[in-house]
Amino acid sequence: MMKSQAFHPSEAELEILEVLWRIEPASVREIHEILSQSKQVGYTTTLKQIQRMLDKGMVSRTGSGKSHQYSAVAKKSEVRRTLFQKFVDSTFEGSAMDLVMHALGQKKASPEELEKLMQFLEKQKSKDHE
Amino acid sequence: MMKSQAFHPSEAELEILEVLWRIEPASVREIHEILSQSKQVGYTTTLKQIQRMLDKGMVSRTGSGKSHQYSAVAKKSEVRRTLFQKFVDSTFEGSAMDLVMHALGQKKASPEELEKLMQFLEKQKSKDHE
DNA sequence: ATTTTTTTACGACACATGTCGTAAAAAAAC
DNA sequence: GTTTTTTTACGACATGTGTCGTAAAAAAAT
Repeated sequence: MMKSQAFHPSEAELEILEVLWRIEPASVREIHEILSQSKQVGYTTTLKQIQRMLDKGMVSRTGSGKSHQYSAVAKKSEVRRTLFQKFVDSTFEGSAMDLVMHALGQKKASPEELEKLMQFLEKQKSKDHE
Repeated sequence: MMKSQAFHPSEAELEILEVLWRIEPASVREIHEILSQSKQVGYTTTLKQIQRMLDKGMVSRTGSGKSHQYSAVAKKSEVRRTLFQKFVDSTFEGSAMDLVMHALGQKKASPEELEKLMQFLEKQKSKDHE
């Protein structure tokens, strides 16, 4: 097996990335503080996770001051794009539209959201005419 | 660690489920034939994978005839629902709407698809008024 | 019935992931 | 400058996943 590289953050890695995208750059301590608010996990676990991410080139670090500061290498939008594609391919046979319909069918959107969506669609539609 | 159970088919498992949802019930051979059209994998690998899925209760089997026949236990829609939820939570912070916007922003839908979507939204909208 | 082919059952491996513990190193307190 | 606290670096382990090989069992051919 060997998935090459692309971008496969695991669950735990993604959680860490999410934190970084919020408070970047951050120390392991800071990241861990935030993580422990939503999950029970030891400090060294977080540390280890981050060190592995550093090895993989997922995060970068600088040694400024008292402790190392970490930052995410990839941007949130990029990662989302990759994960989205992967998900659509594996679970919705590559059809983003099916996914959209599924999403809309599941959670019923609020009138506001629907409105926003409609507007968005209108804009897209007109774009097609360029 | 221990994710309890819910429904976490792995990539390979999901591929097998997809096949089953198409030609269920099916023998290992049949499943493998189809899988090998899209990926390079040995027969015993597929077999092992299916046996593990049987252990986990993901598929059921009956011994009719020459070889065992397997069927998916969960329905496609259920699995999609679970995976969708998981994905929205982990990658879009739980916001299905963000996911939808992302999806629409990415791939520009064809006019037909947009039309279909608009209609769908209209229907939803009116439902809200009930 | 014996041989050949197919199907099953297992065991094994290499990695990835999540989780820590321990100990060394560095920084902060005193 | 010694003690305490924090941060790092590693090693280790359990489990899950993807991948096969081998051998036994079952079925099909001859």
